[in-house]
Amino acid sequence: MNLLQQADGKETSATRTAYLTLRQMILTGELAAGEKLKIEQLRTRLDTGASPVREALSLLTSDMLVERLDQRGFRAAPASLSNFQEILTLRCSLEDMALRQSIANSTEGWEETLVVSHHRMKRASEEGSIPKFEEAHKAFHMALLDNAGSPILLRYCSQLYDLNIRYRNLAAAGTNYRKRNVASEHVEILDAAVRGDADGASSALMNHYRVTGDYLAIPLSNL
Amino acid sequence: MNLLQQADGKETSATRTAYLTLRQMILTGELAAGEKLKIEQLRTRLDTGASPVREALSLLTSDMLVERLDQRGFRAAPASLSNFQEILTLRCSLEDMALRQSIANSTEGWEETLVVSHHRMKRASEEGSIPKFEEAHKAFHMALLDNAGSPILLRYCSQLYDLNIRYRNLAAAGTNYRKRNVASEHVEILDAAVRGDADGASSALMNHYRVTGDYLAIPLSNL
DNA sequence: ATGTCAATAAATATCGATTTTTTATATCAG
DNA sequence: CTGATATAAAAAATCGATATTTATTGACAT
Repeated sequence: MNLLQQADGKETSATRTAYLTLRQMILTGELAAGEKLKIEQLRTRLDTGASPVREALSLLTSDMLVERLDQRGFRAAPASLSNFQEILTLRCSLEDMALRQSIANSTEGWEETLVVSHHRMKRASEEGSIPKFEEAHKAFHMALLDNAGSPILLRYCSQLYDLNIRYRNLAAAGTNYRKRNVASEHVEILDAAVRGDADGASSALMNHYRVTGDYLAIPLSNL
Repeated sequence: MNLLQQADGKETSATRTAYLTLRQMILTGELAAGEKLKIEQLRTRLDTGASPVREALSLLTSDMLVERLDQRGFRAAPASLSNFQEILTLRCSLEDMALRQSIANSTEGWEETLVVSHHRMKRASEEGSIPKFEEAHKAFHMALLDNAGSPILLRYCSQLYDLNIRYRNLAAAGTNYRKRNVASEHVEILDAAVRGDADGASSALMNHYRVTGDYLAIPLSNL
């Protein structure tokens, strides 16, 4: 009945907004690793109530981005070189597993999905929009794994992907990381996957991560 | 000022209590799979406020025991045969990985920890206290994996362990599950691990799960 | 100086009430 | 009857205030 309500444009809850914002702030390092997250402080910073903030922080616990200390609030997950290395190693193991399963279940439909998500990523890259590219990049990687038909495994891979991105952001702050031609690595993975070559796809993917890991290990060594 | 408060003996927050209680209720099936979890209802049932309940539910999301539907509350995670099978498969893969790594890192201290936790489990079994045994059983399994030095992997294994227990409870309700002599299987795993025999330990562990899985697959087939 | 302990300040956890959203119910036109 | 739409009931989300707990400070005795 109220015609004006059209104008609001918000379709989401305060908690969800807080969740997404805080998540981004942690992933980008705007909230430093290990930093204490005080409710009141965040409440004013996000211009919202204490309840949504609390709930958002509780939710972020699932993603291993926030830790909850029983009677003394929350803090951003700490960062360490060993944690980073664990993430890298686990990612390789789990993604190898998922990728091979995906390829084993390969269908025409999946191949097409892959090609499309790769195309979108390439386009986003050409457009030059970093956030668009980041989103498409994750979508491409998840599409590679999605066909394994294992939602929990996919969830774990997604978590580890995000944790890894966080370290890239914490370490990078402008490394020549992007110089390297990741594009050709992606093509290699895509081609092998579409070809149904599990070993080739996996080793290309592992290489992709190993190289990235090496790039980051140096700037992270002071953690 | 109220001297009676001495009598409570509780040292923990309302949220933590709610978390533990709800967790148990879901694991045991007292809260059915897929069931809608209404705040008000749980609030009275647990005799606590709405805030702790909400926060506990948010926290349970991490364990994949509760799902959050954006503007329409929470529900207990649904159960399905395919979900159960995924858990079983993943558990095998991840625990195999962790166990081998644990053995690779083997030290005298770890071996002793293993022997002790196995002993505690055996004792609890003899005492006949089911909850004690369950706790010790999980502790033993986690001790096997702990030496891998990979906290995230351990976390995943712990999660999957609990999810598996849940299915056992959902399905069992008095199967002859316990009839089988799991004790000898445990000894086999322990001996191989202490011996440093990775293949032997892993195959004993995998067998342990496979057999358990078979026991459960039948009663679960109606999900 | 050093460590303990009380007093104070800060922050978290929790409650009770209000607002918003969703779900169920009933009404009416086609 | 059917299906759309308004109405009422229920539930979730959120707010503001209070109670608890933890962290900080400073006095005091060793």
